[in-house]
Amino acid sequence: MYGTVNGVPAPVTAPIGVVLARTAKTAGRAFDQALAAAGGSQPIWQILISLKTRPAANQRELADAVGIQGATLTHHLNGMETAGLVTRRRDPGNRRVHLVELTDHGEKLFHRLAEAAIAHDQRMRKGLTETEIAQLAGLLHRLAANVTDTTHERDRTHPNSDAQEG
Amino acid sequence: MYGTVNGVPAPVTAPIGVVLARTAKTAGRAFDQALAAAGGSQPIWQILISLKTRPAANQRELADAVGIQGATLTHHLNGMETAGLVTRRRDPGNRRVHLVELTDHGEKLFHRLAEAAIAHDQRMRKGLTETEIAQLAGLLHRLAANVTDTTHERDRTHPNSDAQEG
DNA sequence: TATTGTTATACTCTATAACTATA
DNA sequence: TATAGTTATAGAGTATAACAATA
Repeated sequence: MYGTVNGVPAPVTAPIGVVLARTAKTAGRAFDQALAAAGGSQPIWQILISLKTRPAANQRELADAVGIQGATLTHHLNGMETAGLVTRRRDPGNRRVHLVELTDHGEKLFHRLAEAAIAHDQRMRKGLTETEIAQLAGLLHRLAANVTDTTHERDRTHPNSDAQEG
Repeated sequence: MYGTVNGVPAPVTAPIGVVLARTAKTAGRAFDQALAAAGGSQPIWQILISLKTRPAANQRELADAVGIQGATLTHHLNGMETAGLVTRRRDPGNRRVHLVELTDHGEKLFHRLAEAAIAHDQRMRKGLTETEIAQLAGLLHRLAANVTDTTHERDRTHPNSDAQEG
C-alpha cells in the first residue's frame, strides 16, 4: 500500500501508527462508554488516578501527570469541584499552591470507575495470555518512549539562540 | 494498586487499557504534529487513505470506514473541498449519491502525509524488530476485536457465561 | 520578578436532530 | 416512504494568552 513514496523506503509491515490509532480509537470509545455509564470520563479517571497514587506537589505536576495543560486541568477541576468530587484549598505553607483533595464522593467515584476500568480491561484481554499482555504493554511502552524521546528535535541545548533576553 | 475492588479480581499486570490510552495519547499527539507540519490532520489523513484505497460506494460507507458519523464526514469534506483537496459531484446514475474524488492537490497532500506517516512510523519503530512490530499489530488487532465484539451486549443475564475460553 | 493557578476565549472533533433532494 | 447527504446546533476536550494572587 505504501511500497515507496518519493523514494522513501516503506515499512515492511502495515504502519503501526495506523493500527495503534485505530485500536486506540475503538478501545477508547468503548472505554468512554464504560466510564460514562459509571458516571465519569477519561480525563476525570486520569485525574482521580493521579490524585490517588501520586503525591503531586502542585497542579502543574498533576497536569503533567495527566498529560494536559494547567488551564485544561483547571477546567476539569472546576467541574469536579462543582460535582463534589474534590475540594481545593490553599496550602498554608505556600498560599500560591492549591491543594486538591478527594471528597468521599470522589473516593466512591474512583472505586466505581476502577471497577469499570477493570471490567473493560478484562473484556479486552479476553483470549490473551498474561504473557501476551505483558509483551503488549512492554512494546507499547517502547513505542511511547520513542515518541517521547526528544533527541530528534531541534537542538534546544544551545543557549545562544534564545537565551539573550534583556 | 488495584489488588481487589469490591471483590473483583484485578489483572495481574497493569491495566492494559491505561497503557494503551496513554501510549495512544502520546503517539497520537506526535502524529498530530507531524501531520499538521505536512498540512493535514488525522481525520483528513484517514479520509484520504480511504479514498485512495477503498472503493466506497457512498459517503455512508466512507464514514464507516473512517469510523465517524455521516454528518461528521460532511464537516470534514466541506473543509477539504474548500481547501481544494476533493470534489463532490452527484452520481448521474443515482443523483442521491455524491461522488467524492481527489483533486491533484488532494493527491499531493496524500503523498506528503504518507511521507509524514512513514517517518512517524519509523521513528516509533526504532529499536523494535519486524517480529516485534508484527506481534504488536497482532495483539492490538485482537484487543480491538474484543472491544468491537458485540456478543456481550445482547445478553447480560449470564455474567459467567463467557468466563471460559475455548 | 517569578511562580501558581484561574479566567476568557477559541479551536478541533464529534454527535444528534431536523432538513433537502432524490428515488 | 426510504435513502443519501447537508445544515444547524451543541458538547467535550484541549489550547493559548491575559490576568490575579502570592512569594
